[in-house]
Amino acid sequence: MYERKIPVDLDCPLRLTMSLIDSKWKSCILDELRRGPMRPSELHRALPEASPRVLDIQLKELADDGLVLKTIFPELPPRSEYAISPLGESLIPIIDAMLEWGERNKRLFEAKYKK
Amino acid sequence: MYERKIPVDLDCPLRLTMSLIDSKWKSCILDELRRGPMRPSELHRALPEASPRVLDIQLKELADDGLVLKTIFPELPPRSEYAISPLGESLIPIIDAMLEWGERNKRLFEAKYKK
DNA sequence: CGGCATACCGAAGAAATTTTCGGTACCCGA
DNA sequence: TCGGGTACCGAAAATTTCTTCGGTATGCCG
Repeated sequence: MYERKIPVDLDCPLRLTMSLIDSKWKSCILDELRRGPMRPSELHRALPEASPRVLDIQLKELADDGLVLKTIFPELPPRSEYAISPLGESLIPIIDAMLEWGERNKRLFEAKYKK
Repeated sequence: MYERKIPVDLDCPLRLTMSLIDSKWKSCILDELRRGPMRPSELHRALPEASPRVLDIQLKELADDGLVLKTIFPELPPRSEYAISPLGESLIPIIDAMLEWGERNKRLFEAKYKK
């Protein structure tokens, strides 16, 4: 079982929030799930640059942190689904603000990091 | 000279924004500088948990990315000052949203990650 | 002079994160 | 039976980030 190495920073509200979403793909996972529940395999297809393993791990952490809800259907072959929770929903304005900021300013960084 | 290993992700506006602030202390640095320009030594005292070296490096990256402005005073002993730039200012609403979210929800995680 | 301060940088190692590869178990279709 | 799919996990390797330590240079104060 994987253990979260750096637990959330409870003393600083900013770092607490960051620690929940600052790994490589968590914000993207939340951005995908906002449009509706998804199965792990759908998520892997939606974010093909991420290794499936890290999506598994980060989905589990998101679920442990209560930002995402996991439903297991007792079927064969196995099926499960991840949906954004109300707590996760409350992060959407932050995700949106970052999306808008990136959209507004990407030209600046295209010039800087071109190629 | 240190090179940024993972350049910003230009294709995804969300990851572009994240890549500018998701290192361990960058959001905290911006949160400090919003209240006015600071000298490196002041920042080290304001964020004593961060190693001075990583503050140096992240300040430099923030400056390279245009989020922070550096002023060197041609004095001896040397003096320099870092101030948030207009582009950095435009990230403040995101920082604020994360601060508020963390403040609102920290009780949830105090219970979960207590001790 | 010795100790402390300023600012900054390089390099080595530690630590954390992510990737890659392998495995479990089951089902379906060719 | 073989190849593909589902979901999930462990372990090792690779990568990235952070820390620690040392160094440059200068000046002030006792």
